[in-house]
Parts: sequence; C-alpha cells; structure tokens
Amino acid sequence: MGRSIHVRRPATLASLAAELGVSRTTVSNAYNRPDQLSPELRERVLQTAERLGYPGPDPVARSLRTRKAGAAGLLLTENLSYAFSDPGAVNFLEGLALGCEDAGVGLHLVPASPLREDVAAVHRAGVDGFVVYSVPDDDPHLAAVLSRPVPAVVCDQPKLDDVDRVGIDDEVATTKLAEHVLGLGHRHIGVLCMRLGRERNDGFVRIDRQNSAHYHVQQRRLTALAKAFSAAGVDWSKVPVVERFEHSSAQGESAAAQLLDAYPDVTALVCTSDILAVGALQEAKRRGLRVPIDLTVTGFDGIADADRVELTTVRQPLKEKGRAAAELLLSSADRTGPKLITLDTELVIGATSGPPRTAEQPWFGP
Amino acid sequence: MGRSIHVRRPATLASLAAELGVSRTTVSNAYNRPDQLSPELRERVLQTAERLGYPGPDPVARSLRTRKAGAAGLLLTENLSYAFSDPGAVNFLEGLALGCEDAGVGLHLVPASPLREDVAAVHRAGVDGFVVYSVPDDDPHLAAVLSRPVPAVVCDQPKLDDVDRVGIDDEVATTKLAEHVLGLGHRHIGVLCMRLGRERNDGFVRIDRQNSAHYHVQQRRLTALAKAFSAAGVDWSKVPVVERFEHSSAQGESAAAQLLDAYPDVTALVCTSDILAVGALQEAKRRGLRVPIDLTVTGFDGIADADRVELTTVRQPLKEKGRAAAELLLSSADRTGPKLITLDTELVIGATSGPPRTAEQPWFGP
DNA sequence: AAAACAAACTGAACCGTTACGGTCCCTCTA
DNA sequence: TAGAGGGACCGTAACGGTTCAGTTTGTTTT
Repeated sequence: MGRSIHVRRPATLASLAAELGVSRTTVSNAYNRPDQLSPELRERVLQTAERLGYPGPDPVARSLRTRKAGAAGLLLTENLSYAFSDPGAVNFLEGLALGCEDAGVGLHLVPASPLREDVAAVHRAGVDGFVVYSVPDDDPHLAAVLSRPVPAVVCDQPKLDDVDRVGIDDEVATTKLAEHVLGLGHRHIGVLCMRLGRERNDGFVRIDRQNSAHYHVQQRRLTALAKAFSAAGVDWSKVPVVERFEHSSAQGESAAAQLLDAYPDVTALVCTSDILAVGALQEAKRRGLRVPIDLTVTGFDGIADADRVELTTVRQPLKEKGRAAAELLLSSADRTGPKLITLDTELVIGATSGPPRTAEQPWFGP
Repeated sequence: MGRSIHVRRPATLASLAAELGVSRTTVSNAYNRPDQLSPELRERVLQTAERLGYPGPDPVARSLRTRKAGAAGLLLTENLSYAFSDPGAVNFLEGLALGCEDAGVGLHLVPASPLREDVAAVHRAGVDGFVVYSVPDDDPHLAAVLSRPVPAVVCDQPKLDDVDRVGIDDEVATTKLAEHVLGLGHRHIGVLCMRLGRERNDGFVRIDRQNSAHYHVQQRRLTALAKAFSAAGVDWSKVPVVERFEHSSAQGESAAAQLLDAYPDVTALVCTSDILAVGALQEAKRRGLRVPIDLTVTGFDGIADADRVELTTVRQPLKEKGRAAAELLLSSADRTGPKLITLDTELVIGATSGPPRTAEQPWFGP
C-alpha cells in the first residue's frame, strides 16, 4: 500500500470540482463548512479527493485569501541556531512555543543572520505577526519587522511606538543584585557583560560605549550598576567592564581572565548573564581562587546551570516571558493602545557571593 | 519620527503602480529584478512605496505565485514545547536550524499536539517540505505530511516509500552497548525505555507490546537488546522492561524505582535514553546504591548532561542529524530515488558501568 | 394556494503577486 | 537610412483558494 504516484499536475480544488460536476465553492465547503452541504455530497467530495490525490486546500492560497498565515514569526538577532544553544533563549522559546500551541498557530523562526544584513527573510516570512527577542535597537531586521503590516511584540527592548512589549524591570533587578554585592562589602568590583553593539568589541568598555549601547538590556543593567555603585561611593568610571561578543561560558572564562589579569585586586565579578558567570567561575577555579572567599561571582537570568552551581543571580521568568509574548501577539483583541507587560524577578542568593577577603568586617573587628 | 499611521486600506503593488502610472510588473521588478528597469524609475518606485507605506510585496501572495514558501516545516510528535525541553531534541533542532539558515529558509514549527488529533495544523502550514522527527509510525500527523505534495525527510523512522530518511543504526549501537554490559558480567539486567506507543503505559512491558511498538527507535533498541542478551544466554522474556510515557529524569527516577522494587537483584539498568539514565542515577543515589559498584547504569544519546555525570552511553551526532535532515530536504536536486543517510555512533564508556558486585570474576578467583 | 422560509448549491469577485511573451523606441552599424 | 540589437516597460494569465450574494428546490406556515 504505497503512496500514490506523484502526479504531474497536482489536483486542485477546481479540478476536483470539475471532476465532480459541482462548483468550487461546494468543494471548499466540504473542507471548511461541512454544514453547508449534504453529508452524502461531502462524502463523495472527500472520496473523490482521495482518489485523485488531492491533499486538501492549498495552505498558501488559503492564507492569501483569508489573510491569516496561522503562524507567528520569531526574530532573533543571532544565528537561528543560537535559539537552541543558549539556555536562556531555549527557555524563552519553550514558553513561546507553549503559547503558540495553545493558540493553534505555528512558530516560524526567521533566518536573520546578524552578519549578512539580509532583511529579505523578514519580508518573505508568511506570518501573522512577529515576536522580536533581544535584538539591538538599530538592527535593520527590527526595522523590517516594524515596516510589515502585522502586529509585533518586542521583548527586552525599549518602548517602541505602537508596539507591544514584554520584559522585566532590568533596572530594579540589577539594583537589587548590586546592593547585595555592595552590602557584602565589596568595593573593588569588575563587570562582565554581553555584546553592547552589533560590531564586535571583545575587551574593556569605556563609558561612551556603555551609554550608546544598542542592546537595550545590557545597557539598562550597566546603567543600573553605575547608579547603585555611585550611590555607594564607588566611582563607576573606575569600574572595569569587559564585553564579549559571543555568549558562551568559554567567553565568560576569557573575559574573567582578561579582567582579573588587569585588575587583580577585584573581589567580585558581576556578570550580566549566568552563562558568563559560569565561565567566570571556571576561570576562578583555574586560578585557584576560592568562591566566594577569594572572589564573589554573580550572574543574571536564572538558568538551570545557575541552580546547579548555586550561583547568586537574578531569576527572571524566561518561560513565562515567552508565553506572555505569544499571548500578547495572538490575542488580537484590537486594543486601543500598545500593551506593556513587566514580569517579576527574584534575587537568588546562592553560594557564589560572600564578603570580600579584604573587607572590613566591623562585627568581627575590635 | 514615529511609524506611519496604520492606513485603512494598505497599499498593494497594484495601487502603487496606479499611483506611479506604471504597470504592476514594473513595480514588481523594482523589488525583484532591479536590472529590468532604469535606476531612476526604481528609485521613484521605492520612494513612492515609502511614502504610501507599502511594505514590499506580500509574502503570501508571492509564495502562491512562485510556489515557494521559503520555510521548512518541522513535525514533532510531542507538544511543541517539547522541542525545547528535551536536550536531545534541542541538539537536533540546533542542527536543523543551522541547515535551514544556510539555505536561507525559515523553520516552521508545526503545532501538532499528540492529544487532540488535529491534523489541520499540518495542512495549514505554508512550507516547502517537512522534517519529521521521532514520530510513531501510526501517527495521523505523519500521514498528513505524506499526503502533502511536498518533499519530506523523516528521522529515526523505518524506511518509507518515496521519503528521504536520516538516522543512525540503532541496532548496531545498542548491540555495542549491550555487549559492553554483558561483557562486564551482568546477567540480571533491567531495562528502562521511552514510550512505545501513543497510548500511555507507564510500567512493565510485555513482549507483545515490545514487538508492536510504534516508536521505531525504541523498538529497534529493545529488539537489539533482546538479541544480544539471548546470544549471551540471558532469557529476554525474563528481563524486566519498564516503559515511561513522559521523557524526563523524574520519570527515569520513578521507572528505576519501580524496577528495582520488583527486581532487587538487578545489577544493571540499561536505559534507552540519557534522560532516563540520569533519573535512574538519582534513584540509585537515593537508595544508597553506589554506581557502578552496586549498580551499573547506561544511557543512550550522548547529551551534555551525560558527559557531566560521566554516563556510559552511546553518543549519536544529534546536531549533525538535524543538519543532514535540513540539507536533504533543501537540496532539491531531483534525485531519482529516495535517499538514506545513516550517521555513525560511538560507544562512550563512562564511570557508571562496571562489573556486577556478585559477578564471578575468574581473574580474581582461585 | 400563496407566502415564507430553509437547505443546498452556484457564479463571480477578489486576495496580491509573479511568469511569460510580448511591444516600443532609441542607438548603433554598415 | 534600413536593419539589427537591446534596454525599458507592459498586458494578460495564472497561482488556488474563500466569500458573499444570489438562485433553485422543497417544505412549512397561514
């Protein structure tokens, strides 16, 4: 019982109607509105379809007419495969997929490489809307998405006119974290952060680059750190910040190494992502630095690996974020204005933060 | 500089052409074949488009005309979110995404829940082809995919007429693993496996169910085990096999518990996936069983977690599998026959397998 | 028995685009 | 200056459906 032979000219609704001697409408109704024709005729239509190898209405033609693609687009700034290699992104996508599934729509991952600025893929995607995840604000793909006449939801992005948004309050979360570290007594702190712009810049980051960062999340976190540090009397302009273009623990390692080489007196590394922090922990281990006795390390995100190494971090509900994004996009209740959703975060104090070795500890002192 | 006001009647190629006093063809050419019209006119077209808020040719209409959707569909048997929660699936998808990206096509995740048998999503997906990953051979979604007049590639599936396939030789790989365990001297062995059919059956599996399993991969692995065990003089009909519907380490734990409760003399647990094995290790720990002294545990797949716990397992190139699937699907070099790709596997002997406590060890004996 | 209504089916318009095979006209060559 | 050649643009016909406003037929209501 093999599959039917691949016919040269595939059957269409029209050819089926001709074969049956009924109108195209009737055939269409057989598939979409069974109540519009008699059960007998419907059965006859379906059987003839089977016989002719007609696979049912063509999805693209249907989409054109109904103006519904049945899919949500996802725009990532990274290589598509990044979606599956970064645990944070995976969590987000899991939530997004959940939301799409509930609505019965597909999830269309748009191949938008950051390198070749080929915006065409955005224009080619047959989707009912876009979710934009962690894209720099000057990315041409983002502009392309906004130019499309479909709704969009952006995540971790500054507020955009007419566009829904879901995110967390990075400033509040980062401040909590900073105050924890400062509260432990740290004053010589280093910062590891993810890429700030589309051009690669692995190394130390000066203030101007921090302020002009196009990756909104990173920028907010740095700004919050600057504010909290300054409030505690730490001169932010003297705080070393190391940037890494690629987001991997290996890069976290090398960033930590670079920072510790140049600033050996640092007692704490604040990382703007768990991945970087995990790398920093590796590097600390390699150097024989005990954590948290010799070095405090903190992360951000709350991925599974962070739990495993008992990282002090901020946990954000990545899965819920994805789900919220999907719901926002797909609940096409024509709202009057754009909607903003801000999710809660939680400071998780793990085993990687403690008072600095050199800190004055008044409760132990004379 | 906000976005343009959402116009009631969006501009189309035709309205743009009318506005410009040129033909639709010319406007189309302005976007698709710049060499077909003068640079000045093209510029004028593009500027007018900008002014009228025309976002460029509609992707769906284009797809209808060109018969290209620019996307590959992915059919999973599981909830969509499973794609992101199972590490093995994530690896596969990473490879798949990589392959799609190289070809510049999107990846369309089809929302095919195993519960509600709603095949419509398969019919609704505007894609140029499907990749089918780890789906039971009697799944109606699979049938729906095959009925569509687009190419398909199946993974980990028995050979289907007219359909490309990529996979590993589960029989060879499992045999290597079985021989390793048998070679260590184990004779009282328990098996933990993933779901064998679409209906839930958490618990012990009898031979008939093993033989009629619809999840091809699981079946092949069990069959290979049966063969290897029999060859070593172990009566397969006496080997306890516990099945779990859900694929998680928690289920692995409970499955191991169930098996060890009923068969306390078992000295080795062979699991058909790393996830289950990781759960089994947890359960062993909870019971105070030392691994591998008191209990040998093996997995299958070679996910990152397996490395971490130094699991004895079979490593299969999941990422490459995904990539191969994408390439197979997208290289539409009209081959004569369907193509099969079989990837290599590697037996990884970790720290979770060793000789049984009670084994006769002739080289130590009198 | 006429009017009213419902069920079953149809015709034509429309969705927005691209493919194909022209036509037009200007320039270059001999 | 006729003819060839080519750049620039166009008209028409799909692509495969869905939708809506009918039309026909048969049944019920008054």
